[in-house]
Amino acid sequence: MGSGQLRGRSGGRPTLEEVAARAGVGRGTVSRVINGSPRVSEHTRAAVEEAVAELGYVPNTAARALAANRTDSIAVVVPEPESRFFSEPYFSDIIHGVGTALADTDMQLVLTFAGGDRERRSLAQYLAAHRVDGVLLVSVHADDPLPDLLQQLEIPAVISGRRSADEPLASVDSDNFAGARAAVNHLLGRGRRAIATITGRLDVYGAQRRLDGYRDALAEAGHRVDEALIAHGDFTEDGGRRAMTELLARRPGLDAVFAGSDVMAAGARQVLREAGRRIPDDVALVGFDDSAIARHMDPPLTSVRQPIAEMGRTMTDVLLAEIADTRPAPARRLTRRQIVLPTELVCRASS
Amino acid sequence: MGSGQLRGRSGGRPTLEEVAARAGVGRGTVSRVINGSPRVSEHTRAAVEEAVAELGYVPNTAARALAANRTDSIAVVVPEPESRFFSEPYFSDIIHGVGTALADTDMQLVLTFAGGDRERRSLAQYLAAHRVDGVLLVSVHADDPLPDLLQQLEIPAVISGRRSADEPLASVDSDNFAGARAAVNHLLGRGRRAIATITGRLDVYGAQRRLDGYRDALAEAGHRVDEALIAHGDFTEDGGRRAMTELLARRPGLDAVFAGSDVMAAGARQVLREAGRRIPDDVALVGFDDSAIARHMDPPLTSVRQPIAEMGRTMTDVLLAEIADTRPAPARRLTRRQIVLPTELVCRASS
DNA sequence: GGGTAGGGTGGGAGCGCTCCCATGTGTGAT
DNA sequence: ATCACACATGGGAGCGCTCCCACCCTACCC
Repeated sequence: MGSGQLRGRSGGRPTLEEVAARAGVGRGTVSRVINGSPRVSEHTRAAVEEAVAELGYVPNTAARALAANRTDSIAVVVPEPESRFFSEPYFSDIIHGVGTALADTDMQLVLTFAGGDRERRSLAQYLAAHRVDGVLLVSVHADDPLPDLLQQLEIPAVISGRRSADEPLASVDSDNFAGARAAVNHLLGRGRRAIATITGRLDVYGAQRRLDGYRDALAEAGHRVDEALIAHGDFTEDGGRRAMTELLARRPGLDAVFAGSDVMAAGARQVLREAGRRIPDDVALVGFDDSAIARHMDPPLTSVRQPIAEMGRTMTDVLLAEIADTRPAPARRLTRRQIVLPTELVCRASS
Repeated sequence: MGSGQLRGRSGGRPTLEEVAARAGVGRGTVSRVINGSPRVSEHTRAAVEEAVAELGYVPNTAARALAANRTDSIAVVVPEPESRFFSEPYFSDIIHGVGTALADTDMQLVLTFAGGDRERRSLAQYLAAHRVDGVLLVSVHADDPLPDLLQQLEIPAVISGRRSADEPLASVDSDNFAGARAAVNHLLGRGRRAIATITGRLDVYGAQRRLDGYRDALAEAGHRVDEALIAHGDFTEDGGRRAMTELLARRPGLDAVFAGSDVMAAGARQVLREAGRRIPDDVALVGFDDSAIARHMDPPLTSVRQPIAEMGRTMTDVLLAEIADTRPAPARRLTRRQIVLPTELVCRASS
């Protein structure tokens, strides 16, 4: 009786109500079973689960989101400046890690882009509408307004790579400092003495830390740091070429280069080769990221590996914990909010 | 009066109702303005827009999704078999293209993974719940049940790379056949005569088409196709190595290799080098994809470029059109459902 | 002048779910 | 036997929006 109005616009899919009718229980009880509440008798639970199976019931997420005021999804914000980000494996690896961590939950991953002005504006709208429960910020610049917006909106967020030493947001970073130190120590160990470096954009904290590590390793070994051996790139291949050209002009006698990324190392290699320097005989070369480029370069490039997929996974875990904290819960703050993952030097023929 | 109950659980954000009150109009009118309906007078529209601006109103998507039975988001399904997919630039480029196409709309992009069994099951649930308005299927194998599931659920879907010559689903593919022909013709033009090929997994239609193109070009040039010059890889570097080893054993006199992907070409190059063959002097090498690897290989690899980002963009456009078709609309089927985009040979030092 | 379109508008009736309070129903303590 | 309390359960009251029907008013026509 009265089943005429039960089938609504949802395309004929069964509703909670119908499951309840079939199982001979009330709506509330079905809801409890669906959400795994312990306050349901074993017997009733079985009956409901059977009805769910028979009807092929799948909860309507929109209705749930509306009633419970949560979305069960998180966003990954992709900065995408000049699509540089996409050309690097960084992106896919992070996403891969995030996907792995999310596989254990029923959270969904929404990809949002914050490239141009228009995209940033619509992203702000999107966040203001609270269309996601949390946000993963990848590769954010020091002066990006997004983190502040998120804090203001009280949306849980985790950032990859801190913006400064005292990052207020929860963050997951790799140990850029130690990685750079390892690279330089490795070069020193091979008897290199005039070790140059090509930095990334220094408004990226990680790039700064790699430079710090470079300096620290030299200082520790009792070397004076020659500022003319430091050139600034911007993470691009072309930037690597320009920086290498500068370095060669300033210090023709250099015998090693530590580049702040593999891509820049690739650019440097071209310039070195054109200048007739053999690698590693005349100049040893070390990169950072251990990307596919490093393995396929000629000669294969020694590089500092970052556990990027693991960073994605860890970021997600931290974010999920933050989201759980937001909701009424007994214990709080079980996760560290600042995590630094180790890097590792992968030695190949270029050094 | 009665404003006590107006602010609900939504975190204090203004609702349609409040905008209506402020603008001195009814709910329906605000809804019309928000959704750009033409049946609103200019004067009223202005008043509503002012109220929206003053209150900083942003529609609640969950409520809209529930009432209108649509989600304003599409899913990209990532097969992710042994994470091979992620190691290739294919993934990022497709996503990039999709993002570009979506930037003009207010649709969101949800990334879903269909790697393991468990993921596939939860994906099926996800789709059954109609949590997205449409689906982009990337790199699907011939026997994947997903496309059928989607048709059964009547969810609009577009596939990248057909599964067979008569793909029932809407699809966007690159011209693998012509690309392979161009590669082989190029090698023939350089005077190569014993041209081998390393195929990808032949249950991927594109791989089959590349092999077809190889055969066709040779036949057209009046060459008999020597089956011993055909070896099968699986798109991996290791597969490329194994296939190259086989080829060298069977036909030591070969003077060119057309590999079905850059990654396999990289594997082949290693084997060739270990066997003492110089590239391109002894053996010319051509790959497929024109990925970053191709540019950085030594020597730089000649490769067939696919417009991958454009494929992503086109797929999205087709999908959006399909979704629009689903909804009550005047004209139907304005877009072609089977699109093939041209490939292009990029010549470098390896041939 | 009355009749009739039709554009513009208000608001009721849901969409399918969660939250929470009220109502049983059984158990153990008194 | 009586009371209390915990546990299990049903269902009302929303969540904020869209859809759609009814209504009003202003032309415009005969």
